[in-house]
Amino acid sequence: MGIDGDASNTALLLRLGLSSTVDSPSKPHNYHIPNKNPSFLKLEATSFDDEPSLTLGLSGGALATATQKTDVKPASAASAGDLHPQPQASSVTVSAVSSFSSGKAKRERELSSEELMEVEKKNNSSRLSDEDEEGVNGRKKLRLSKQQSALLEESFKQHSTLNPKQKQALARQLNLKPRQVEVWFQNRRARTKLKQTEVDCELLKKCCETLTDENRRLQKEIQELKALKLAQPFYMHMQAATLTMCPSCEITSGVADGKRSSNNPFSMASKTHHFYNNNPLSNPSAAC
DNA sequence: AACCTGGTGCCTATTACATCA
DNA sequence: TTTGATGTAATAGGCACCAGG
Repeated sequence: MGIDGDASNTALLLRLGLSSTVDSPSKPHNYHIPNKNPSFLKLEATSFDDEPSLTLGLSGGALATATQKTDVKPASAASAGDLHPQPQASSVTVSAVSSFSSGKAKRERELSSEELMEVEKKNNSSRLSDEDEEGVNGRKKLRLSKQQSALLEESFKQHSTLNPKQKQALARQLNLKPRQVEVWFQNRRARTKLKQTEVDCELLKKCCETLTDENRRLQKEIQELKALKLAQPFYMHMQAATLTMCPSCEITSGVADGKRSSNNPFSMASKTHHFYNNNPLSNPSAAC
């Protein structure tokens, strides 16, 4: 039957499962993704001839919107060197850092004694001059020079994470603190991830549109086939005992004789359902 | 062996500064 | 000159993993 080819589509189930997880802004929680596999978004889009399946897992996904708030933070001062800008945020406060909170303790430990000495040495002179009356409580921000950015980018291309030795070496090379290198890499990874998320979202939107169109088309086709079926009285003569009806799509098929031939008018439906039975996820009806 | 604790690295979310249109 | 948008360095807090006790 010429309808056979199309018939396989009549029972095509288009499932678009979009499961996204959005962090609550009030209480962020973390999904720890193993460092070895930083990809967090999985996209599966099989061919439309096959069983389409889209799985989207979004971690966080919140595009940070910055709200300006005054925040009393440890003092920082920066010496804006052109080639090697070197903010003094940590160096200024390091000696005053206490271990009352785990966060502070954490930050404290992140500045190894080596770093401290290095930073202390580098910034001793500029510290006092920068620490003027209004700069004491402000958080100055480092702007990396082009050379620094380029080198960091280059390094990031080679490996998106750094081991301590690489970090130290890079920091020395860039005349930055290891912590700054580390932060740069963290932010860089985050940016990469965000970009990828945006790309994937766009892709999913397109997939969604395509699937919606396809679904609409198939629904229409089903309606047409149903109308066709009603118009053919031949079907009415089939033995009731040899017919089974799919409860979900109401397509009747003869299955009792086990001799389903291609010229059996119902073979279309049963064949189609059989095909999709290969994937239980695609078929909501257990009877199919 | 199971548990606890401290250290470490990475992540996400957010803040805040610098720059630009 | 001001201002809102944007980019990004820096911070905070949490989780997983590991080593040592």
